[in-house]
Amino acid sequence: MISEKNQDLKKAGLKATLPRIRILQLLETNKQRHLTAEDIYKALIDAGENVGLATVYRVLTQFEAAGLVTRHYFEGGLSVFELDEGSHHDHLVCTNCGKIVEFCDDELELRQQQVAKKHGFTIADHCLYIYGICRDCQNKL
Amino acid sequence: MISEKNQDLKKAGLKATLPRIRILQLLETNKQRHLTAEDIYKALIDAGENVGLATVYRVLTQFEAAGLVTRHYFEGGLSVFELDEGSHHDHLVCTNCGKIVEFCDDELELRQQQVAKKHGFTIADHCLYIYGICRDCQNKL
DNA sequence: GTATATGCAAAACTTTTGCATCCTT
DNA sequence: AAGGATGCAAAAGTTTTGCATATAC
Repeated sequence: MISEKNQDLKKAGLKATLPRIRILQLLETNKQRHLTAEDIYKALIDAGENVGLATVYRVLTQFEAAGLVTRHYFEGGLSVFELDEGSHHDHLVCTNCGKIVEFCDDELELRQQQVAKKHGFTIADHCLYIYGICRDCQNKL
Repeated sequence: MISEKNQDLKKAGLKATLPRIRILQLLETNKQRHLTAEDIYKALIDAGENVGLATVYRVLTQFEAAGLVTRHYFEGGLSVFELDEGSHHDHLVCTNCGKIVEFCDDELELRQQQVAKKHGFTIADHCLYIYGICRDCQNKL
């Protein structure tokens, strides 16, 4: 299983070092797909790995540059990292419980292209975060 | 002119103090509508005001709570503040020159409501940032 | 063996907080 | 006069950087 990650990393032009393999594994297997650098660092420490927070940031930055990972800047100035599995999507964020729902809507994508075109922009990227209260929290509150 | 701002501030339940008036003036008159706390602080210092950066943050936070100002978390983890003049809008950001174009598109707004509803969310807020290259930069590059 | 990556500690940034003093009402 | 607001300095939180050591190829 580690040899698979080796391949993934090498394809991305990165040496297959232990911290990189562990971080990649964690991102792939963790239930919560959106993690802060601190989350990842703590999880690795808890798992008995000897890793530095600085390395986590360095690795995540490299992963982002290599397109393996997407970095989001959520409200509150917090960054979360998410494995990029090729399929673009946007996010619904529950401001009460923190739940994140991913979705992708072709109509929204298309309309954004039209808006950008109208203003003379070539879209490189976009992010849409919809903040609200999820069903569960609505019932609880 | 200062007395007008007094009214605005009092309406918002805030005492009309000098730093608040100056910051409000700056947000209203500055060409660039999106400013960081640091930008505002520097502009006030340059204008000869004796103000602390902490006060700028405090005032902006109060303005945000009072609905006078909107805070955005852009890529890079940087916060920018913008006068809230009541009309919701989204942003096109040029990743080359930093230009920001505001727009509002009813179709996008409507579609977001539909998507949120489908997932059981009640929308409190949303932000859509489209990152790309503006017309001017496309011609230059 | 060589170059790159790592861990640790220290630094750089942004934002917040404590506290004595000042200003608005 | 009284309470809230301010400036300064120090603290807190996140992310980056320097450097000697360890690791992958």
